[in-house]
Parts: sequence; structure tokens; C-alpha cells
Amino acid sequence: MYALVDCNNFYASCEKVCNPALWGKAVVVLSNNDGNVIARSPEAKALGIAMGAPFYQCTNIIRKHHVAVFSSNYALYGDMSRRVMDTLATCAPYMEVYSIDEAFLLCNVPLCQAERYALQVKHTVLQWTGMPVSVGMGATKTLAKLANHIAKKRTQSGVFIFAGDSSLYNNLLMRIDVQEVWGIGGRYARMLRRHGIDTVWQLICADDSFIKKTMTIVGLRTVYELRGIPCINTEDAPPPKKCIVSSRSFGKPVTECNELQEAAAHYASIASQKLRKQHGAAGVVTVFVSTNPFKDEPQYSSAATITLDMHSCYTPDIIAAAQTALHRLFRSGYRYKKVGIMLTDIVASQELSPTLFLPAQSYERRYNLMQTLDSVNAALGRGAVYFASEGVQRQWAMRRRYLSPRYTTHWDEIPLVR
DNA sequence: TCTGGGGTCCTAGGACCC
DNA sequence: TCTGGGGTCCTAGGACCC
Repeated sequence: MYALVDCNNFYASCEKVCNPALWGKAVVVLSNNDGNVIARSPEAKALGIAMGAPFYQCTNIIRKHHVAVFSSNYALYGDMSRRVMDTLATCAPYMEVYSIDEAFLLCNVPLCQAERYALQVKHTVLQWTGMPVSVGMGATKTLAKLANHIAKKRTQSGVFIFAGDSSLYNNLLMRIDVQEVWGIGGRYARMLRRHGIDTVWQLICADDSFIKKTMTIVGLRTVYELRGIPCINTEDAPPPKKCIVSSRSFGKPVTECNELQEAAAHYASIASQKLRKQHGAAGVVTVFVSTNPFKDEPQYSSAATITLDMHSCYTPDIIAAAQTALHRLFRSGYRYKKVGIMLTDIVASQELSPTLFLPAQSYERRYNLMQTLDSVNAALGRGAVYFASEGVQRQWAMRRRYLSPRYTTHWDEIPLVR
């Protein structure tokens, strides 16, 4: 059986775990740049604060009910995620981390003990990390995801198990909206409703050829999975990324080319580091810029692509390409909101060999330099050492006005017990 | 003043090959 | 009555996920 373990309101729960003053209080966490609400504690949900709502549209309700507000603190959330995943790894012979706050466990548990097992997992994670989780179990990944949804919305215990034939659950599945299924998004849900398919049960009973025609083979797999036939494999190791993106909105509008160049160099540097982490090298660098689409002012968005002479993960190569691309893109007279870098045509770096144009000796020097850079930054925190072209003042940096301490990863920000 | 960031997969259609 | 057959590669667009 598969179990899907999903942290409840993950980012909000991370803030609560580290700060007992927040227990029982309404908490929200904002997106980068303090833009939108992206996580809410149950108390905040009860106040009617919507997922994804622009922050500035919620300020009244937040002030009125003394809701605690936090900027996204990825140093904290990343570390809490690691703790939860380390714990889950002890609970099953096989685990697949699916996102920052959820993982599939492949477990060998008799049906009659599944509920006890799920409760045990939930209890262990809570005790070891402080993180509340929900557990859903089923014969396929899609059923485990659906069970998790039911665990969250319709149980007190926080666990739910599909044990055996799905026909045992007809009545329940007739009451669950088709859009709750993993793989059915807003567009497909609307299309299905137009054809009279509103509930999970109706989707299970749908005609295969109709599903294949309207939702491709991917949709048909989803339906099979709901019927208890596994079609989605487990991954042994996360496959290397085919594309790496780093981009942010600015904290304030940017009009000068040199500031855009700094930001582009900064994101190029972050993307290169991610690339090295997966032992890859990129052949193509794309830069994109855009103005603020929510503003009633002249709009411009564009992208430029540079093909490198040879695949590289050497930050100066990537920065140079990004700056060339940006030079081509830049038009003065606009108020820019965003710049980003995308690396594609990624190959494994061990597949590269020294070429005529870059002898083995310089190849090795560049490699050692990047190794040193990465290990210093790993030890002292990202940004301890950086390229001058990334800028020092960084007027364009994103807003994070409500940032909590990095409780678990920095000695000088560790929680104090008085 | 203020509206996020980072990914994957599939299909259709066009260009091109023999 | 009639336009060959079979294949690859690339890209854009559209769907989805967290």
C-alpha cells in the first residue's frame, strides 16, 4: 500500500513549532515579496482569509483579529522539511519525497493494521518534530492522495484508508468533487462537469475512450489509478532537472539597466549553483524580463536566449551569457517588475570532456574554484561569498518585512528559553 | 504601496529525411 | 478516380503539480 503523508498548513506550522506564543493563534505566511497569502493556520482559515489572496487586500481583517503575519522563511521551512522527511524515512522500507511538505511511503502493512500504522506515523512525526501531519492510504498513489484529502477534511483522527475494492466507498466518492483528484485541475474539472461528471465516483465510471480523447493518456492513467490499478511508478531517486529557473519580483520598480544586470547576475549565480548541485551543465541560457501587469502603465515583457559555445556550470560563463541576453532585451523607459534566468539543454557534467578550446588544466581550475565557492557558502550560508556583478546594495531586493528568525540553522538566531 | 516561484508531461503540427 | 509511406526532431501551447 501507498501512504501519503502531508504536513498540515506546512509553512504556518513551521512558524508555530518554533514560537509557542503563536499556539492557538491565527497565523498567515506570505509569498516572496510579501505578495500573497500562501499558508494559513486553521484559525486564519476560520477568519475567512482566502488561499492566494493578495496581502494588501486582507490587511483589515488581519489587523482586526491580530493575525500574526510572516514573510516566507525558506531557511526555516527547508530545515523543518528535512527533519520531517528524516523521521518518515524510519517509518517505511521505501519513501519518495514528493514536495517540501509531503512524501509517499511504500509500506508492507496488513489491511487490518493499516489504520494503526497511519496513526503511529502521525504520532511519531508530531513527537519528533512538532509537525502535525495527515496520512492517507490506498492501493495507488492517486488513491493515497485522495485518502489524504479525506483525512484532512472529513475525519477527526487525521488518517483515512482505502482498504480493498473502491466500490465499498461508493457513497463517499459520490460526495467528493471531481476536482479534488490529483491530476484534475480547474480546466479539466470544468470540462468534465459540462459532460455530467461532477464527482469522483462518476469519473471512476466514465468511458475510457472519452477520457483518453479529452484528457490524453495522462487523464486515463488517473482514472485507472482511482480504480485501484497502479499506473504511476515510484521513483528510485529524484531525476535530474531538465530545466532550472531562478527569478524574483523586485521589491520596487526598476528602471535602470545596471540594476537589472545586477539582479540577472544574482539569479544566474543561484541557478548555476543549483545546476552544480545536480552535477549538470547547461547549453542554453534564457533571460526574461517583465513589467508589472497589475499596473496601468506601459507594459513590456520579453525573453532572449543565448546558446553557449559549450556546456557549462561555471558561474562566470552563465553570468556573461545572461548579461549579453539582457543587453539585447533591455528597453529604457519601462518600470520593470521582474527578471529571471532559465537554464536548459542540461546534460550530466561527467559526460563532458575537455575540448580543443578549453584545455584540461583550465577545466580543472574552474572546477576547483566553483567547488570552493559552493563549500564556503554551504558552511557559512548562501551569499557569504558572491560575485561583484551581483551588486552589494541591491536596492531591487525583494521585500521580506515580516521575516522570522532562522531558528534551526543559525546559531545566533536559535530560540531562547527563559 | 501592495498581486509568488519553480517544475513536469503530452500533443499537434511543421520541417526534414530516405 | 485520383495525391506514397514511414520516420525523427523541434517547438508552441496547454494541461497539471506543489
